Amino acid sequence: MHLKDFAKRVGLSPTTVSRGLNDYPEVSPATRQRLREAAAALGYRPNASARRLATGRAGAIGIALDLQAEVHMSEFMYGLGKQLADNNIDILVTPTETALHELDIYRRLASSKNVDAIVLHSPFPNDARARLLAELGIPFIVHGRADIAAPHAWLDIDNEGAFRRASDHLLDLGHKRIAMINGPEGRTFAEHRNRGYREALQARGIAFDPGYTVHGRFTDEIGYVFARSLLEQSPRPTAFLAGSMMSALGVSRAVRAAGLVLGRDVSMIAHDDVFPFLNADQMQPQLTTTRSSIRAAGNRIGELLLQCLRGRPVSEIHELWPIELVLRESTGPAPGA
Amino acid sequence: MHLKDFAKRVGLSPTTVSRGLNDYPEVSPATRQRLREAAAALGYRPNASARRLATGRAGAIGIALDLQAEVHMSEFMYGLGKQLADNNIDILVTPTETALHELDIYRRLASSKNVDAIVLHSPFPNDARARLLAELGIPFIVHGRADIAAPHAWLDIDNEGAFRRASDHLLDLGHKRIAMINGPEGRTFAEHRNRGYREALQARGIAFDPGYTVHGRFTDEIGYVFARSLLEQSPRPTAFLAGSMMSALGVSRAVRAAGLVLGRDVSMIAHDDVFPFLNADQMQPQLTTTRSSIRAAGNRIGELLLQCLRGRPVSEIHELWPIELVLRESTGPAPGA
DNA sequence: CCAAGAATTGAAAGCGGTATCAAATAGAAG
DNA sequence: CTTCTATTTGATACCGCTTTCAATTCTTGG
Repeated sequence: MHLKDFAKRVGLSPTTVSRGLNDYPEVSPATRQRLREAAAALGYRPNASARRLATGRAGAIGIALDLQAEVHMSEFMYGLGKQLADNNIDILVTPTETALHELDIYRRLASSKNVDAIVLHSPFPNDARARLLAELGIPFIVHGRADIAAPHAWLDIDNEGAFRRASDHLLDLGHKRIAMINGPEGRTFAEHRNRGYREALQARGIAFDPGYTVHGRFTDEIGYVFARSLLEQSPRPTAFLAGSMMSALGVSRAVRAAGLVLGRDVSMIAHDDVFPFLNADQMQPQLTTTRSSIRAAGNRIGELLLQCLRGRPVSEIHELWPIELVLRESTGPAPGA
Repeated sequence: MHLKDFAKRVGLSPTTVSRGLNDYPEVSPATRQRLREAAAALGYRPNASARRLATGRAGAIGIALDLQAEVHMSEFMYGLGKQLADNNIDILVTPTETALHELDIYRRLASSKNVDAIVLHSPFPNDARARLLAELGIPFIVHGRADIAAPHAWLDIDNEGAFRRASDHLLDLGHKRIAMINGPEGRTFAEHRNRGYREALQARGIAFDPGYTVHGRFTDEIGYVFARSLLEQSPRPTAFLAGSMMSALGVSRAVRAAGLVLGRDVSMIAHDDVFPFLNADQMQPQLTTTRSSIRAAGNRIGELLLQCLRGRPVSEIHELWPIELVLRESTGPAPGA
């Protein structure tokens, strides 16, 4: 069923039908209504490719699926998609292998006009991908902060504030040896977390110990291995900051393996992106967390993207979300404090 | 830079350029080579929408992002995407809310010719979505088994065999009270797992106890809650089958909370989809698992999809993958056996 | 009842490629 | 050196929609 056939069926010209279904003002409400119903009844839907070609809009946004960020990705995308789907914007996902490869992908997406905009994830400071996108002139929004000169839209959570606050809380409880399991080295968000953590220490006159920080992907393994080795030291750390629920699992396990009790001998605050499959308040003990729903962020980015496509200047699209600290059972006074 | 401009630049007609870049046999290798280089140098890439319209191929496949399956999704998609990306096929992701909504999405994708094929996930027996897709005449491949009459492509892992084998192993070790944390009720794979489990019990003359099975999403919580309550019973189960690494985490926690030791007092076999962020051999104790990489499945489905699009009859695209049982430390002889 | 303006409708020209068919060139055979 | 057949190349008609601009119908005031 094509526009022509459909138009014939309803006894109108293709022009009017197109206008009617696309909410043009010059078609009367009655006709529009009739078209709506006829389209639904006959199952007519405009061919996406033809429409794209005619309008010059791809009706899709692109997102690179980075292996590094995978667990977070599906949650994020779910939020993103709900917004966009209502506006008939598709999400085009492309897996990336290397940073270089990712640049190529963006070039392809941009020059073949495959997508109208791009969502960029987990940027680095002065991010090369963001610089490329700005140069290519394709609209994009960064989830995180790319820290480039060119004006661009972004939404980030206050990682620095969250980790400062978490550190402060541990310091308030008397902890002095606080270890930190951060995300992959170099990413802006990881740097921000470092900053919050280190400044909090510094503010209390506690020297920063490089051996107390580890960087890496958000796996259970990294938490376990790192915590295990630190807990064998003497004196051992009395508290951990875990960058994700995954690494928090590893830390919990290491604490147990060392014959210690979480929340009593060792405290921990984890960052919780709010995955439905792993709840901090269902753990044993319940985990104190810095919490920020990554799905909510995706959802909001979907909205901002739409605004962006409707012409809102990117220079005014910036959001920095505060992160809440949720106190539960995994934090307590430092032993002997 | 459009085809016309580019053709002018290289001194050839648009026709020849199109043919050259699309590997038509009638253009000489020399010309083709020259075109390749010129395109790369000038950054010419055909407009995707125009090409789609002209060829009638969308150059994309669709996949519904189901919240139920989310963790597995990104892993799966990563595998899928690598295959498709090399062939310039995009992946279009749409989040779904309800089963009904999903049907609508497929209707839209099909009638607007947005995608050339669809990947369907976690089907039910006699799956309504699969029936719809068959009726719509859009190519699709099922990850799992939809169990419908219409011919269609599918790839599944041998869930029944895996759970039979896992059960057998536990039975061999003398376990008689084996509990099972299955996936969401009604999905074919969950039914297959039930079948493997129950038939193994039956073969040894052990009565199936409905109270020993729970269905639900793959969360940590379900494993914990279910195992916790069972372990309070007397006699308690001596072994667990966990449908995912998430529920396995919950079971481990419950076992510990009950003051028992995994691998000695209680055995467990978990199904491992091989997530990079959670390794069975990094757990404490190392987990015995039925293992099958979901990313590998995605990868293969990408290949099959390509074959399908190239015209291979779907009726001959069926793959049932065996699952390996990896023995580690979480299984041992039944206490007192 | 007619003219003028407002509200609807339609014809036709793109959008940027691909594919069909005809034309031009090259190579082989006589 | 022709003539005939392969090879390459090009002109042009779509693909199915949107959108401009012109034509038509409907109101409304004089």
